[in-house]
Amino acid sequence: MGRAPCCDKANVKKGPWSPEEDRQLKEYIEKYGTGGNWIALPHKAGLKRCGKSCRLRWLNYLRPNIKHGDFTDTEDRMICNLYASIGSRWSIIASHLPGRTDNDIKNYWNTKLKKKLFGFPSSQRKPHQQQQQQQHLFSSNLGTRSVSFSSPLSLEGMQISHYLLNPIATPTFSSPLPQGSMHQYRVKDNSSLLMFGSEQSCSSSDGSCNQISYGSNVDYELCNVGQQMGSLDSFLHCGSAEAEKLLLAGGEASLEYNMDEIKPLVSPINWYSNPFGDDLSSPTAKDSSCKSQGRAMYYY
DNA sequence: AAGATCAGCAACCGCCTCGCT
DNA sequence: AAGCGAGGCGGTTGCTGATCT
Repeated sequence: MGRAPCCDKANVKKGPWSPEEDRQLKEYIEKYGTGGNWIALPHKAGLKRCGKSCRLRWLNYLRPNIKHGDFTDTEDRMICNLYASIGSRWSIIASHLPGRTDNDIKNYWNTKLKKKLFGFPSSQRKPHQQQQQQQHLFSSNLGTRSVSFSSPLSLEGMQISHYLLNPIATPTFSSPLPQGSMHQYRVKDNSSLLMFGSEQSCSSSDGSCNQISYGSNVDYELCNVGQQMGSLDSFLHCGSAEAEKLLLAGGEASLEYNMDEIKPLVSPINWYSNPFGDDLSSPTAKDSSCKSQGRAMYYY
């Protein structure tokens, strides 16, 4: 037996919103607020819409200070950096871009930014041609033992190419998650950069969790471990400011990595167990009250 | 000029999480 | 502890205007 629908679908209007509906919704919310109950709102506002539809319309279009279109280079960069670090967590990405909605960013990424980054010319019209080109990109990369990647996006470029190089379906897990997603890269000088994406809601009373906050209860850690692959203790935990800097860093780097080494690290099996052998599924003593949540962050 | 194809984007769908009972 | 309902999120769909042939 499936879940009961959130509204009576037969008596609910679907499709594009009319200016009149927009006006009604806007007026109601400005006057009374959402009341913390979107399901009841359309009825109160005299709208024949699903509560979820009202919520979406308000958040993505009607709410004040929404920006549409014309993403700036800075915004492009932020999106790329964040996508590289946390994947398609559009709501978190949107929280870093004032006035932008998750839907807008998602659409922008899917329609423009992805092509811009990976060099698919927008003039390419025929889908089968695009597909062929993309497949060629995958196979040529996968068939090469060592890959050079040069991008003005440096860190994030390295990671994004990583997604491309790993043609494995997105894993999703339901809570409780095995904690921690490891990203390890070998950069040109043979040092290793390790990025440890761990979504944690942490209530350490001493505030000892070295975390960057993304949204209300989602946090990430970025750690650069240099060449030393040791235990978790060897992590050089970045403070929020440094980590943020690292995350949002631009700069230039030509990166080179050995696919044989990287592939196992990015395969779904190894995302869940870390290369240091530490049991990340159980909280460390330090972060004894941390818990994992959310979805995996790898694509392709 | 007209039909075919494509790109962009608004909106929907269904799953997951969380809070309440 | 279990069940339920609402909110939130990411993936996908489908419409529309633009561009191509």
